[in-house]
Amino acid sequence: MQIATWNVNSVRARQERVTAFLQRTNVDVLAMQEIKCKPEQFPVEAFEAIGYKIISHGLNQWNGVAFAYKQDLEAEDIETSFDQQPEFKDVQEARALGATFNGVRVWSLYVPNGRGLDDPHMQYKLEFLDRLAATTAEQLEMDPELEIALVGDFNVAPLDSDVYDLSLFETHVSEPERDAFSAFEQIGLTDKVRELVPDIYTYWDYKDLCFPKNNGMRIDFMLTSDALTERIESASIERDERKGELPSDHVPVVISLS
DNA sequence: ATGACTCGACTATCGAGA
Repeated sequence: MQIATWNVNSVRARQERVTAFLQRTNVDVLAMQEIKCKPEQFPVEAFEAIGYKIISHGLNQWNGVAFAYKQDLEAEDIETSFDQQPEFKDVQEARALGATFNGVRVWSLYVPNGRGLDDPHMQYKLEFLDRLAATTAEQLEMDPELEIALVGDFNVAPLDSDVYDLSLFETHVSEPERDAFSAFEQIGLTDKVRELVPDIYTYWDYKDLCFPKNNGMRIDFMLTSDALTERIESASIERDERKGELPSDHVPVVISLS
């Protein structure tokens, strides 16, 4: 089974590229972020036409998360938020979607952008990461053999080498953000993609020729519990998806399971 | 070339992205 994650930056604008990606790679489950639409606006028919079903969670033109999965799979125990997922200004945004495929619990996650070190969104971001780690830890304590994958746009660059010029960044690289990210490793999750595919970015800003200059960031991750990490046979970061017509500013990350 | 932001709200500009 192959699982992928991709911040598509509008699924309606990216419909052709996303369906072409699924046809090319034949991944079984694609977790998407920033779909930027409500469920009734999602181009479901285009995915059904190539043999995929859709679950989506979107409230408006902001954020939004979804799964495309092969039509012969079942999506079980669907959740549109995790336990005690924080709100921003009394709104629980569409930033998390959980579903179980063939016994693998997958969460499609779009972690809030902190915007600035002193911006209220930074506290929101840190709480989001803290609560996600805490609830995942509780689940793994109850059953250490669970196969869990937390995948998506974490909006954190854990290593200095995950940004092209550290001096240009305040957010994404700050100590509180990196501490919040490292909590996932402390509760037993592993970034196996890092080991298999080092030194490749997952995001390049549209501005200032960032992609031709390779001025990128590594902020999209697939974190797996031990039982699932053991099943990862290979991984890829689909850098070529940043090329060509109407690309997202992020590229897909893919794992292949035994 | 991988090339100088893009998206979706709305119709002219703006919030948001990171």
